[in-house]
Amino acid sequence: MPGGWVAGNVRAGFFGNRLFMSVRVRFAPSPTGYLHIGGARTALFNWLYARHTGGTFVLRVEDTDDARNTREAVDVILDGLRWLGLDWDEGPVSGDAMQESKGDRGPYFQSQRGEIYQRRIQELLDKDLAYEHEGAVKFRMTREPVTIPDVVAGDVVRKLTDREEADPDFVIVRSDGKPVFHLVNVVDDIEMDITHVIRGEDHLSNTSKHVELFKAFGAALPKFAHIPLILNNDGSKMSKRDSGASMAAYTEGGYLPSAVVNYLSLLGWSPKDNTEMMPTAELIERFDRPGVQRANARVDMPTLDWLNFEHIRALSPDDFKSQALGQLQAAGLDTTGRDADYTAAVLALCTDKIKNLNDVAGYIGFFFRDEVVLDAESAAQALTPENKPHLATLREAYAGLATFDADSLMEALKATAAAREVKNKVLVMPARVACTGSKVGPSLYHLMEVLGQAEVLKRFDAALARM
RNA sequence: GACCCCUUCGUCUAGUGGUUAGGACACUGGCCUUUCACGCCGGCGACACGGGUUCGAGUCCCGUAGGGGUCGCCA
Repeated sequence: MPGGWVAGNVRAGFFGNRLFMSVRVRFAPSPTGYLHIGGARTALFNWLYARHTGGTFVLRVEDTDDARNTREAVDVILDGLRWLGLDWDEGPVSGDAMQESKGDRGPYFQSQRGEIYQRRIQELLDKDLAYEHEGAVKFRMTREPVTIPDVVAGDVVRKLTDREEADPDFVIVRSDGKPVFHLVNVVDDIEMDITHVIRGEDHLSNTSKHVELFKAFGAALPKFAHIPLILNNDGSKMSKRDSGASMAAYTEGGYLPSAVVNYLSLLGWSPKDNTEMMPTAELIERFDRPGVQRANARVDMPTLDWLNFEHIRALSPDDFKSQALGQLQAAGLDTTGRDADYTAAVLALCTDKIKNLNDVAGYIGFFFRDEVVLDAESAAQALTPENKPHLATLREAYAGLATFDADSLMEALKATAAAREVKNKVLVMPARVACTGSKVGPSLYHLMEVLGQAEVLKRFDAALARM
């Protein structure tokens, strides 16, 4: 039996011919115009759990606040989930609420579920569990402490706060007729047969309201799993503006989706055996409730950077190639005119060296430019008048080379340095800067081999001309 | 103000009464490399505090402090 959250699922009992009802989890974001990293992590945990158990992952859009809910805002969320690779089994196919969704428990936009809510509200009114008050509808909330069974936090006994003590009942329908979050959330979870509610701990306290609502509808409780929150690196709460709060920081930060998924999975969950780097398939295999943490976690970009490096180097040659080529094209560099061997040789030089996709163009861009773009500091240091005669001699030595491979290039450089009675370094740096424009880059001899004799001499000449 | 959750190196964490408290990232010393990295070998570095319980507590209990969350006709 996989999955610690499955055991003891009471809902299964309602379906006589089935021992267990399969897991149904959902991610229910409100379209605000951006995807918060905490929301992405909640989606990930739900998705991992669904995939781990062979269950169903539902995406439901909580767009009851039509003032700020737009198609574009929904698309931001859908795009973010798609980028991460979190596919949903039921839910919207686009940000358009009018378009037909996939799945048979729809609609999956709350803005389209008005009739369902009406029916449920009437049910509560009829049972006298709710009543009208100043145009709104309020729910008769219990005055007693409510026990919230949570598979992560244990049984949480939630007492009323002093304010709630004064007026325990809460609004479920506003005076403008719109049902509120607590109501629609519970109704949808019932209607969509959600078995496990996995969400951020910011919802824990309010779950007492939900528990009472489930009871009022005579529905069995889903398993609640409140997962810890993600905070800023300094421990303060994360808001929109904080760096790393938005998914955009990751999609545009040169990260591989699998690295971000891996990183997010480790924020609030642990495989318990010190494994850090895990492909998504392994995450699905291993993700389970017992590893879920109870304490909040903080974002830490260096760890993500390291995981990103590990995921990049784990890429197959073909996958690395398509990623690298994509980066070069995004940087405006034309790689289509080059022959395949040249490109392959270039990419071979940076395998295991690229830590961030955004570094690709800077690292090997010079292979695809006709004019070397000089880094000012590197040029000032290496392309000096004193180095000019050295580089000129090296140029002649290279011009006379019959075989232009890394070994020959190294030997020739050493011989030239010896003849001129200078250290190899004195020739290495000017040569490197002449060829690449920068002090750092791939192995000098190998890079020159790939560039080819004619191109190297051309670049030497260009450098010599400005020394 | 009330209520709820949390507390092991800087960060993510392992740890379920007896451990020299382990790992990863970060930082740092060295080796390798005539660039930058990688890699390898070291180092630094934690049980928030105070009481209990126990032969024995990071592990159990209580309190304090700190952090986070919630208490809305937002979600």
